Amino acid sequence: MPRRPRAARGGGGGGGTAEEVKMEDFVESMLNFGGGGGDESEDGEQLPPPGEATEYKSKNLDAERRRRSRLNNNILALRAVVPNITKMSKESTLSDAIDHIKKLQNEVLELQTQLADSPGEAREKQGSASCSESFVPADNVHYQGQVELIPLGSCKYNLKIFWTKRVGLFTKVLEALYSYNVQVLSLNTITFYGYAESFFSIEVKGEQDVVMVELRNLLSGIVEVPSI
Amino acid sequence: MPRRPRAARGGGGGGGTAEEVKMEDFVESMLNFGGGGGDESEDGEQLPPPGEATEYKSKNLDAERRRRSRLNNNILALRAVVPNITKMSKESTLSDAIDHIKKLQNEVLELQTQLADSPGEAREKQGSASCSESFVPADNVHYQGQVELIPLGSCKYNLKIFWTKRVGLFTKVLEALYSYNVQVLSLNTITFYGYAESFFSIEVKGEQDVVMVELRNLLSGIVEVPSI
DNA sequence: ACTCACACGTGAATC
DNA sequence: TGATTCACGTGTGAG
Repeated sequence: MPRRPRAARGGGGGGGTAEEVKMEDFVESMLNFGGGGGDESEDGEQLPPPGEATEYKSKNLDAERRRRSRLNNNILALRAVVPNITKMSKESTLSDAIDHIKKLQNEVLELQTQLADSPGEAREKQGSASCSESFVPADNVHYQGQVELIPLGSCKYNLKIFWTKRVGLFTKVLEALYSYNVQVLSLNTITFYGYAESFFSIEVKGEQDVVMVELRNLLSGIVEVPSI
Repeated sequence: MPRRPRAARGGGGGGGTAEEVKMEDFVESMLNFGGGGGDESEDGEQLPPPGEATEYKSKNLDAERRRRSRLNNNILALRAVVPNITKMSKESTLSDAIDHIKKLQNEVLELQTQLADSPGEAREKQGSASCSESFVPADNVHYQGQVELIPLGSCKYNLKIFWTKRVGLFTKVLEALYSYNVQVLSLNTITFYGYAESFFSIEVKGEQDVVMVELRNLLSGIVEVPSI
């Protein structure tokens, strides 16, 4: 939850939406500047009407706002990729990110040494992405059974999903499940090469079979290979 | 390089330094200017005369300074652990850190998959099978897709077997595979409750599809539920 | 000149 | 209560 109930500024990532008129008006009203329609009020010179002064203006107000928004957005994104966040704070986010990076680097090192000690074929320990890319499925491969829904009795099912690994895919599957009020009792995922197999044990309360078929089709659409 | 030639405060957060008193006085002298920014105006004395207002209010001035220092220090540390920094900027530092974390995670995943393909060991992992016998399948449950054979191209297949756990079953499956000259490249088995799902990555040299169908039927006969 | 990035002090909100 | 975090607007250098 955002600590400040502030008007959500444009930081929506890629979109170049530049609309912050409301905030501008608010600031203007605070500076006894009751401009009704316009919000431009951006000139390089003071225009003090005779009488009271106190014309505060800044050249780079918008730029600074954008900068803050970008930086904040990056911190948010950083918090997204770090698994264990101790506190919802900028400082903790950075600390956790540092720890996570160190841990990942250690893990990579350890896996590399383990892989080097493996008494197998030496050609596969390239340590690069090349070996897995040589294993992409052929064009004519027919994927039967990418998504399977096996009833186990009462309202419980086994849901098996076989997919090619892509970023963000797993999140989409989870969102689809939650949108159907599916409770995940247990989950196992195994991966090898570029593929992954997930094995859910789910429970749905009071749903008919037709709804489950619908869910199955939705999942199939999510995990299907995008147009070879 | 520090952009600001400021007097080095106790940035590390820990120890209290005596310089804070001077800084307080300095801040007092700056008070009626609103904006912080300029600090090179070294006038020296402050000493507000009693007639003037100059209510020097600084509730959490040094606390905020410490917070900024800590946060900045964290960004610096983050920049230290990320190898390739594109620009010396906070925003770029965060972006590069995010990219680096993603890259490291992908690398870990890939190394793990490579490590999982170590030949020789094919051991069965047993989960906590004792949790619930209350989860036995009902009588009328129809098991579709107990055994699946998914071609991956050339002579490689994915073999998925879903079964109810029984003693000796896994050995029978392995024997069947070996009798068909099937090489097991990788194997994962996950278990939960009374069920198990095995996921073979196999390679068969020079076999036609009809033989594979035969093998599939054999496996289905092995793992099928034995006639209640 | 002008843009960008930064640090600063402060009010407000949350714990 | 106060301690802590955050967003804000502004001043100021570097490129």
